[in-house]
Amino acid sequence: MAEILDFKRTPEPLWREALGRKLRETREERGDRLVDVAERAGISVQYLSEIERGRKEPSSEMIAAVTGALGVDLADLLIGIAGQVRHHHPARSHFHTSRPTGRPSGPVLMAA
Amino acid sequence: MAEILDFKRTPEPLWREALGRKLRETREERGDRLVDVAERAGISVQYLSEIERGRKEPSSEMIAAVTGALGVDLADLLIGIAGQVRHHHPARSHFHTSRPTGRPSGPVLMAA
DNA sequence: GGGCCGTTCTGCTGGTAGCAGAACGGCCCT
DNA sequence: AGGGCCGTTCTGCTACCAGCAGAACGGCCC
Repeated sequence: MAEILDFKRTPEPLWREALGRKLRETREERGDRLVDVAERAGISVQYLSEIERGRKEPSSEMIAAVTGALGVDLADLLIGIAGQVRHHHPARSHFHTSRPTGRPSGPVLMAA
Repeated sequence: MAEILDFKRTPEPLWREALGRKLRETREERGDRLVDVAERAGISVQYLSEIERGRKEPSSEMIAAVTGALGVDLADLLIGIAGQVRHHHPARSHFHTSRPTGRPSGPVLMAA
């Protein structure tokens, strides 16, 4: 699926792209080569390359293996990615983009 | 019968599990039903249910569709997930688990 | 009882994750 | 020039799972 879309402009970067960018940044900060991380994570080097460039969609187990090989935990990684995404994303987040098709659907819980 | 292989334990929650938890929380805070979000996102109800329970691995496009239907952006979602993961995670950021196989790998670049 | 609603389970199929193997271009050596 | 390194990108190939339709389940109201 998803091949007939000619110009699917993504309003914000896709998850796999932001993830890959951050993984590469982390690896390069450590001074590691692709083969180093790939071996430690137990995956192939060409596949790690594709992950880092956002071309393939890694499973959760893959993400855990790579982050483990990089010595970071999931929470740190997510915060780092969020920072990158925000920066890419000049739109102010405090305009509630909510209510996409306006369906409050009954009892609107008041969230804290 | 699957008791022998209990050593599969993941030290920290998997990405898909943390993601699903946060998506369900966000939906419930909005007071939406599964069918509401699924229709807006253009996916099946059963599948959204599976995503929220962390049983299936959604693609980046799926994540974008669901977050769009929930009216949140990726950065906010990631930060929320990071908070949940951290909470689950009894502060073991002391010892850097880094250097898993201790391989500075030849010419040690000096990272900035 | 029966009907409605929300969630979860049971298949099924097309797509793709993930690998091996190799070739390629760029870069730094000598 | 040649030869290692390093990252990328081809061509496959197989096993697995995303994603769906259909229905069952359990609750609640009639």
